[in-house]
Amino acid sequence: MQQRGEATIQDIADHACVSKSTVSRVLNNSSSVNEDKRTAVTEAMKKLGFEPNVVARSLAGGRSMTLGVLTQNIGSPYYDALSQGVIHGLAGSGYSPIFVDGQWKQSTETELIRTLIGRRVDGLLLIGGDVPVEQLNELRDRLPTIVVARELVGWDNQCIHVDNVRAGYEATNHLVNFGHSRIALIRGIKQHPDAIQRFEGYAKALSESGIEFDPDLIFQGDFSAQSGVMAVNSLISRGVQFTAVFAANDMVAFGARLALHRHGLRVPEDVSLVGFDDQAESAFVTPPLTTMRQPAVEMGEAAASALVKLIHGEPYELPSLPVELQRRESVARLR
Amino acid sequence: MQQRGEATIQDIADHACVSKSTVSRVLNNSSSVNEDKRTAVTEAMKKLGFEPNVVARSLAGGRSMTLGVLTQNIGSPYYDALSQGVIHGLAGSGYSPIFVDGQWKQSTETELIRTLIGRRVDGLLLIGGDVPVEQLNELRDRLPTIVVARELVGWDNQCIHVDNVRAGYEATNHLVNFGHSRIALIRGIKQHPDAIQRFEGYAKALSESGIEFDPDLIFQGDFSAQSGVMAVNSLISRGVQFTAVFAANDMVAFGARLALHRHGLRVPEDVSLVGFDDQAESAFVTPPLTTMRQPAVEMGEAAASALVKLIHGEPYELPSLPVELQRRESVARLR
DNA sequence: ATGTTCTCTGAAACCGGTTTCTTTGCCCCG
DNA sequence: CGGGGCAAAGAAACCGGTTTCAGAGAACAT
Repeated sequence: MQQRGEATIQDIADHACVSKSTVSRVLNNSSSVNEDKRTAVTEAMKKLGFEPNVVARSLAGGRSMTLGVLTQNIGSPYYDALSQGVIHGLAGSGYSPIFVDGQWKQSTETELIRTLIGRRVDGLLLIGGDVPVEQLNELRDRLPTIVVARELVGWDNQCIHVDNVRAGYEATNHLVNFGHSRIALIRGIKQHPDAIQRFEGYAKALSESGIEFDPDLIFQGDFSAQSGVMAVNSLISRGVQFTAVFAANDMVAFGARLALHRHGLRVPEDVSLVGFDDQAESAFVTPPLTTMRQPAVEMGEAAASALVKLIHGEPYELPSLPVELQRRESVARLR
Repeated sequence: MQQRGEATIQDIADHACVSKSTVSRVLNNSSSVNEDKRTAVTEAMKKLGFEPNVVARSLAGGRSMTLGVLTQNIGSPYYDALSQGVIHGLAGSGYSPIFVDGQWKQSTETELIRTLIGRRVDGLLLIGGDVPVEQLNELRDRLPTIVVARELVGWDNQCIHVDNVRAGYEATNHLVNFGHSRIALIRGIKQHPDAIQRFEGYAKALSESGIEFDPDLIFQGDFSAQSGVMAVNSLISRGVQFTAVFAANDMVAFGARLALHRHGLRVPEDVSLVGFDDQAESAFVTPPLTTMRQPAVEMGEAAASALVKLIHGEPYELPSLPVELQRRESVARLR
């Protein structure tokens, strides 16, 4: 532990009888230094418990060793998993992330990006969000930027996301393969691209199977558990027939499952249920939830380490991560 | 959006035909400046899209407007809720948190604290953790520090935590009041103070009610859902009789509930279950989980805003937040 | 009219590093 | 033995702000 009034590079220099420059050189291994001076400096550093001042370093060196991470909803399982991935992907890299919460409000996001720039972050990781592409295009020219969980045309190599229409398609197909045709869909936030794409996948699967699309089966939710219960309540009170539910995410599925339970409907015997995300709890609810597993942690990790490489000008590759059906026990074959 | 090669204070000065000093003065409102110069500067700033360089500011001003937050397990509902609170508590304060993940490893924690100091954070928020008090005492003299979710003697005003023995006591009592006497306890990580204290509360409640303590009912878990299922499996395979389970946290409770289900035991008809934390999912599982609600978000918020005040030398008060029994449907009266 | 105080402002030092520029001293080669 | 080349290290400039210090006027008191 160090105190305020830390040792500075000058103190080390004095102690080791060399100049600041030399200390800086051994610190960064930037050019050759005689062995004896090097050890003298190293010893002095050890002795004084020297910890370089990152702030000064940032100012002088032009890099802050700080990355801005704009996320959308800290506290929700999905974004938290992504953030966790980012932190792990950054561990040991020397970079520290600064998280800010955009809350899907474009004006907030823009403002936060500005303050991140004011902090002279060396790179930007944008998770989801609503910032218009043109703005991002500008941004990208100035600052290494990687966008996560959002599809952006022309950003192929700086954008990592998942195929949501395909995922929606597969989830729906799974249900169809089990004999279901009356599949209720609880949508996520209306304008949310993920929600829209999953819906597309749903519609596509239905039409490919020759099942007629029925708007009565669609409920507009908001990714919350509460919207899951409302959806089921609405479905039932409206007398809509359904044998399966495809929920916008696992939280919604939990809500739906509870509402079903309240109405005396069993999962999966009476109604099958599939979620989206595969959050940690989903494997342990009763019955364990069949869901589309999103590799959120992996995505965060991949994005973070890619960003570091992008900053360093090293080549990198963004893996294309699959959304995979995680079969558990909330789906049953329709009798 | 700004570009690299941002406008600097000097650019503004040139533009407004004043000196750097004056610009700095209007920026900080630090001393009186003539109205005309002030507007000239303001206009120049607007025109050039000036965003002060926080890094330079930090170096010169000695404050980095950055707070170090040492948490223990990013990705777990409890710590995430605390972090969320911290972020909200800091919103608009001008301070940005830097989160690091100590993972309950003391050596890691110490190292991370060092790097935070290297970043010249203006204050430290330690959430849980294992760093020995003596080290913290030293730390506190150098840096405004607040400890969250950990009880520390002599830290009364810089330490916000919850009464875990009382919470354990109340949870157990709730079960006892419902007629239970064979109450299994699934403990958290062995050395974890929270786990120890909750256990104390459990033991106290039992002894006060004249119920004999039975070590067979205790299972050593680790706060994971998996440990919940292992606990129940172990209990049942060992033929231990029990009518209620008190789980270390909600995740553990979910695991336990699943295992119970696998064994054909109903909750709450056959076995009552109480959890701890009240994470978001708990209200929506079936049956909704009775649990001890920890005000994690509130704690994070309170700690964050207290830290800011502490840094500014303003008076503040750390609220004492209660852990409250959240009655739902996983507990039934023993017939 | 002169001295004093106060307000406003610019110059310059400073924060703690990095980096460029120079200088010094050594080695090698013709 | 003298000159070219190179490695090592110090001096100084710089990053973009804040803050101290000092000076210029203006207002005020005597």
